[in-house]
Amino acid sequence: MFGKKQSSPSVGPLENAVMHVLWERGTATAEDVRQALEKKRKLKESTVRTLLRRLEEKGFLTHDVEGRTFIYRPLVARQNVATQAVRGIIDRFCAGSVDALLAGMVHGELITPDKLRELADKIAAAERKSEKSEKTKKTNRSL
Amino acid sequence: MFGKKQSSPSVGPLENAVMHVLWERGTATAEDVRQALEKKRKLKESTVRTLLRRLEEKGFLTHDVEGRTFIYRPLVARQNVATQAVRGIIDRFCAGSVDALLAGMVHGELITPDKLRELADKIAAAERKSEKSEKTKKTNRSL
DNA sequence: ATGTAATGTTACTCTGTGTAGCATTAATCC
DNA sequence: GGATTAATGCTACACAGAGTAACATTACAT
Repeated sequence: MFGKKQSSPSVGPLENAVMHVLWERGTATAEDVRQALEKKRKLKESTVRTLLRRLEEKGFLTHDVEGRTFIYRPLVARQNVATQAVRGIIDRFCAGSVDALLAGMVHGELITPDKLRELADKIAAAERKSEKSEKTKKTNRSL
Repeated sequence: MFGKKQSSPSVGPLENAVMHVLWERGTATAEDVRQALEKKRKLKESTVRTLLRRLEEKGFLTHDVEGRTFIYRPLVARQNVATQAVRGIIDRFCAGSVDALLAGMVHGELITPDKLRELADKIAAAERKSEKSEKTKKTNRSL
């Protein structure tokens, strides 16, 4: 009853960068990732593979085997990760109130009320549209 | 040029719990905090004091000296911390796009578009109202 | 002066993240 | 087929941050 250990196996900054690459390209080999990250950080290939393995253990990505090569692929959408993280924030800081968070975001000038409303409309429309396709098929797109 | 180290000196779960106490009561001594946390975790007073000190170092709280006793007090509002955290999320996962985050939140059912719109209105009203008082006085209320 | 209640100082453990080497296996090229 | 090469498997280490706390010191009260 005590250990509520659901603390979202968080990704570190570098791991996050790896996910970024995967999210951008859809799929990639370890080498691909290493090269993509090269501008920012020089990493050995083994390092990259370690990162990929850990992310896989954490459930953020998976891989298919193409011949003798691992093709990595994200398992979760950026937005899911982001949303999950936000959920944590809401629990931790806002006593579970999304309202409070949003209010804080406006106050902190992350977004204006106008933009908020505008987005609400846009999103509502988008959601309504995707509802139709979602009804027929449990799509995994938007990954 | 490399170490972009702005990664918001994060508070751990326990540290967060301490902040919670402070946020609830406004002010508290180390003992107060220890007692408040006692139901959840048995901590020695020195432990609590370490937490408080670290949080102070990180800039999340401060203290006044009342006689020989430290009276701790939060320096940042919950919402500020939450907002800061959200900002980090947006940068990390949503490529800086608040839009994407909100969309994700709706998709992840953290909030409905309707509620979003409703909140937008409520917040807009609230902000408009506080604007007046804010114009005259740089208030630090809402801490 | 002395006890007591506060703070100051210091340290140890654990886990997560970044970093990488060495070992092994399997495909490929003469 | 045997050597070269290119992939993965396994293991390790350093460092930082969070949690935990003991021991030392100071100063107020009587």
